[in-house]
Amino acid sequence: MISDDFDFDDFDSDPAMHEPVHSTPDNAQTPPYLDGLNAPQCEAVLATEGPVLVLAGAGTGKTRVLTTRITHLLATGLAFTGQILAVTFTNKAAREMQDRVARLINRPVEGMAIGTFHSIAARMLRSHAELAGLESNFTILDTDDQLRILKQLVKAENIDDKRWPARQLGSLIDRWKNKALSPAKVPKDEGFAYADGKGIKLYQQYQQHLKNINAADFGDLLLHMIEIFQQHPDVLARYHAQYKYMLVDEYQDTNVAQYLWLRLLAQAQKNICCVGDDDQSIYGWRGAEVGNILKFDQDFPGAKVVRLEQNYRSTPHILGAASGLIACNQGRLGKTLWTERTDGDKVTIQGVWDGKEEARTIGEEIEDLQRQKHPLSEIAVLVRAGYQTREFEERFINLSVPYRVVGGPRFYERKEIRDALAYLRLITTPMYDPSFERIINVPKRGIGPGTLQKIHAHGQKMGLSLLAATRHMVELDMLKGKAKISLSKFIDDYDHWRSLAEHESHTKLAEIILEESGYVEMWQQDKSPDAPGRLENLGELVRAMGDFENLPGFLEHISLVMENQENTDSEKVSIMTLHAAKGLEFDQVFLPGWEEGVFPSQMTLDESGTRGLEEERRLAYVGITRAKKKAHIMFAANRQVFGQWQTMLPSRFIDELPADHVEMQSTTGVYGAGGHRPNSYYGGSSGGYNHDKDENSRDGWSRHDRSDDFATETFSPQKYYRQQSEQNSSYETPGWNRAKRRGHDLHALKNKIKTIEGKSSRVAKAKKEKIVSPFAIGERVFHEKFGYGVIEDIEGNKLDVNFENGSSKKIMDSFVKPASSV
DNA sequence: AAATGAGCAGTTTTT
DNA sequence: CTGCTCATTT
Repeated sequence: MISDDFDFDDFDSDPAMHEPVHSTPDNAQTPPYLDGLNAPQCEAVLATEGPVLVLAGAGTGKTRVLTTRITHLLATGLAFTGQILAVTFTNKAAREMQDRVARLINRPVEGMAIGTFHSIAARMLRSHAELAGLESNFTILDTDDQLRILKQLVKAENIDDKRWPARQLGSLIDRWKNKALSPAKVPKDEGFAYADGKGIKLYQQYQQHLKNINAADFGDLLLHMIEIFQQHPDVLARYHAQYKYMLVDEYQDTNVAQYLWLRLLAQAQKNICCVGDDDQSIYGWRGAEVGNILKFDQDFPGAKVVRLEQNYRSTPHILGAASGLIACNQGRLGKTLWTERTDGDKVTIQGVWDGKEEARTIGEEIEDLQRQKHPLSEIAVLVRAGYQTREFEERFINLSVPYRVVGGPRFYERKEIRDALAYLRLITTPMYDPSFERIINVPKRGIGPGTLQKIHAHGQKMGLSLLAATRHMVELDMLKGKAKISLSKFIDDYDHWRSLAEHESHTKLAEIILEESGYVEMWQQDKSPDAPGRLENLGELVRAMGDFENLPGFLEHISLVMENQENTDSEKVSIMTLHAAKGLEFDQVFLPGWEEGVFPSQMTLDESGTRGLEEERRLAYVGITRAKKKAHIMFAANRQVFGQWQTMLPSRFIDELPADHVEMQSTTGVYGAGGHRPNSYYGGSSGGYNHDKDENSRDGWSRHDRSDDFATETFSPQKYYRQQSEQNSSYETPGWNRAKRRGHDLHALKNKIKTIEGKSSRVAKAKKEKIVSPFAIGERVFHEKFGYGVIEDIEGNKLDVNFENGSSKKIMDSFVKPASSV
């Protein structure tokens, strides 16, 4: 990392250029990397010295500012690659930053600390592990193993784990770690939040246990480093000397521990540039402190604040709708997004009868877009919660609209991968008890809770790990029956694998272990539809291992960095949660489920009150601002939630959208009528929200309300239903009141749906009649979601399949393949 | 120790 | 309606 490591060819390397750069960006000698940046962006790039907060609204080019800033630091010689520390939250963001800097400087980025909080902290901790009572090859614990340990500790303390679930203790400890509270620092009274005051003691035991097995959980990576920095100024000083410039992405999502870690690192040079948007802080429930960004200038005195407000992503209506909505939040730093664009449609709001119709409507609109040759990769359906993806998946399968659900379980979180990794980890780290516990009876070896308890007890007594205790017990012949035989075989196998590890490659070793342990066979015997997929994943795991030098290297990667290899290349509609959508953008964004209780989520409201509501509103803001061309908001009058029909009220967020920027789309067939619900499900709940009352008291809209001007008339869902009911008096009973006595109107509803479906399937049939299916009646087929089944009937390219899981379904033939080919 | 059945709770989750 | 835990059976 010497200065000529950097390619200056693209820039005027004359030192004289530095001055003009700082004073007049528009000067003729402006370096090329500043081309196309607007004034505030330039300002953010050029303000290299001292603390800087860049308030970057959605779509205002914050990544561009970050990457250009790095380029600028390098180009001007203010820093070498090794002197820059750039922190992100996700590996994806880190990778993107790295790639874009590489493109700007025309060469690969080497030796720069670009990474997530956790990966950078982990690297630091490995260099100073002994100061935290660990060895440098410590294992990074994941939530699963964490829970396993906690359960054990809770049991050892004779705590009723029904009344006090280990899970709860886990989240309590997480919360403490997020606030950088080591056991000694936890306020005494907070310990009573678990098992009448045993919380702190268990936290202490947990930390001790982690040291014993040479492990650290995610929270520890930062917590240990903070303590090391505080207790060993010499260590901190070394980092001060190394990192002259720091950059932080998504600052609004930092928790207290991350904030302290950053502040410790930045306190000498003070050249820290944080980029974020308080309006997009949506991880409060995970410990993120919006306060960090709100009080930045107090924490970093003399901080320069730059606002990026010119939006390059969305149309004026989308921005107008989003801005109006977010303006309802208190305590914002405040930004006014604007755009040079003048084109675009209003944000549409559409009320539908129920979730089925919602999915159907979105499906139809997507088919329309598809016919207009609109790329499917530019379409997204964004939902509040994971379970909402199902209705869309089912609909899209039927329409044969290709889709992808983004953000499901991550690769390394899958059961089969975790199991395989546990076997491997036990080879590299024999004392790692969580892995032992995980796999000792997978596949079944006849080791039940009873035997495991004995092993635990013996290990406790002798101060041995579970594996060592087992070995000891086998050697001393302390076991009997099935347990004796299978445990002694397990130890023999284990020793065999350990010896293989000496000379075999790690991939070969993995194959042998998975085979000889009977693990692969276990899934081969399994006849559930996802078993073949799991075997595939195991193959993929072994393949991925090949990219690494050795087993420890691979295991480090997997616990910190490994993620789903998404095939973004394929033309598919994306379905994902609003959280997962942050940072992404699409031409067309569908936002279903805007109903009280769903969005904003009732649980958040009950748990976090106004603070929770504001975070939900930010989530809505994030959702709308994902759209480049068009945002479609939808709400249903009725929804089946946990198998029960529930009557729904449109989300208050719909009321909060400025009327100038939204358009109410009327549905074919009008459902519902202007019902006020004196005892609504949500209105009556504790800490709940009374929609009707608020409707009267809130003035959120009045700034738009001009009743003499129809064009700017406020949209009100209540009003909408009232109007609709006047036009359609045949729908005598308000939809929701009737549905409340659930079940009875289901008939009508089903008929209604049938008619619509009948209509659309006739259309579909007419279109597709000529297509001859490659399948035959009676043929056995395989479907990714439903498993194996036999074809009962064929209609064009639609198959009636009777699946072996008991269900019969109409399926497009493109979604199944012959069972013989699986 | 495994295989069944009743009972119950159920947002978001970058590391 | 699910999917998980717990208690009961074999």
